[in-house]
Amino acid sequence: MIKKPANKVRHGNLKEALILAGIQLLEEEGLAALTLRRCAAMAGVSHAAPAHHFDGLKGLKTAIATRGYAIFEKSMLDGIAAAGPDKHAQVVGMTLGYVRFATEHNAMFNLIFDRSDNFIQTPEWIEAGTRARRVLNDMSSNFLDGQGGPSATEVTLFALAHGYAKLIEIGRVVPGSGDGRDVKIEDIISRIDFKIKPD
Amino acid sequence: MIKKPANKVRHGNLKEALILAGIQLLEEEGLAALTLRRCAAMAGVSHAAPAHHFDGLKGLKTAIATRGYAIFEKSMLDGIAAAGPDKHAQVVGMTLGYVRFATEHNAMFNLIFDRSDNFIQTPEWIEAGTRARRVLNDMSSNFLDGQGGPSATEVTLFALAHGYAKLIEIGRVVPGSGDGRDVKIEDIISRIDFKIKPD
DNA sequence: TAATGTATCTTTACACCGTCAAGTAAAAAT
DNA sequence: ATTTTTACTTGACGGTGTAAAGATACATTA
Repeated sequence: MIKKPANKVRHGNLKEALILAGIQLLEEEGLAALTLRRCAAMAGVSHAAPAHHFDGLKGLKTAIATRGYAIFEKSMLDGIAAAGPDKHAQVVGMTLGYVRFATEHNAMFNLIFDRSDNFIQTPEWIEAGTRARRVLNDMSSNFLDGQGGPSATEVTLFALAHGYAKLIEIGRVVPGSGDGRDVKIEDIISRIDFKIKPD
Repeated sequence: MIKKPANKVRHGNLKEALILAGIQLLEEEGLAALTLRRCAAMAGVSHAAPAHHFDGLKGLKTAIATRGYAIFEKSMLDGIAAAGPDKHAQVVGMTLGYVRFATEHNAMFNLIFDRSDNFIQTPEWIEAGTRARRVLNDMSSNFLDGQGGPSATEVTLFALAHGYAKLIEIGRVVPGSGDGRDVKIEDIISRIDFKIKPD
């Protein structure tokens, strides 16, 4: 977190400091702790300072969610990379990345998927979301369309990964528990008949 | 909504009135509008009155979520009933009920699936959640276990329905749009090979 | 019936929250 | 050197949940 140098009126990089403070609050105390005033305090400025850099709380949340999408995208890409060349393994790897993001950054996960009225549709926010979704889309394009067309393939993957992650969050699935709640995403994905496209 | 008779100190049924007010707020203005003070105002009592019937906002939310689970359960059961005797049709019907609940009662849907720290684990709350989940479990038991065992069948269904509902919420899926976002849940479910158990 | 006790609700107060308006001071532009 | 603009501070307002203390109606009991 970038704190304002003491006794200096000008911060230097307050916008970035507020975003980093917000991310830290998310990670350490959860979504409810993400407030304008606390971000300002962490950056060492007054409670009204953020207004000069963001369009209210909505604006700050938008900027933070934009960063969140990048983390989300990277998590999926890492999952794919770790899976090796096999396409089926890559699907599983991507969903593992999806789930890892949702569990290791659960507040961020809930932030970016909360569509009450939280975000300003800035170009950066739209771009970041599109890039993350493109990972899912690119992965889907490796497989033959099933019923419902190509879009249905992506939606199936998206829904499964998202739902599975949510089931972990609510405790319906507990990886490593060894009991009936220990359902692996590999076993879920394997129930979908992904047919690799011929070159 | 049950309002307090004017000039009477005793309300009569404040607890129920507060729950109904909360549900109305959810339906009409969304999750963020669900506050203790607004529920109290709608019931015609002072802002501190709810404290004598619920353990804070968390207690009120718990009571409301308990009602929500009943609506959720009924929505799935209605979907099954509308599908007729065929088991495969019933699976689709149940997911349609799941999705209908998530869309027609979106704020309630997000309330009951928000596990930040919102609920007190009262016996009623646990019971209502268990009953709703039993619908999913009973449906799954009609089919042969696939990879991952019987629990994986339920998790697959649960995750698909939940994820699909969320994709509608974020606009990735738009039923009836006629474009690439118009993905039907039937086409998603049909990608899972549900094998009906022999009698 | 009368006294006591308890449950229900009101009032007040406090610490947070987001937001707005006005003021200040440093930096940049002229 | 003067003006303007930018970046902040201070203070205020209405909203939130919650806690404490007071008032009143109802229930219990003597």
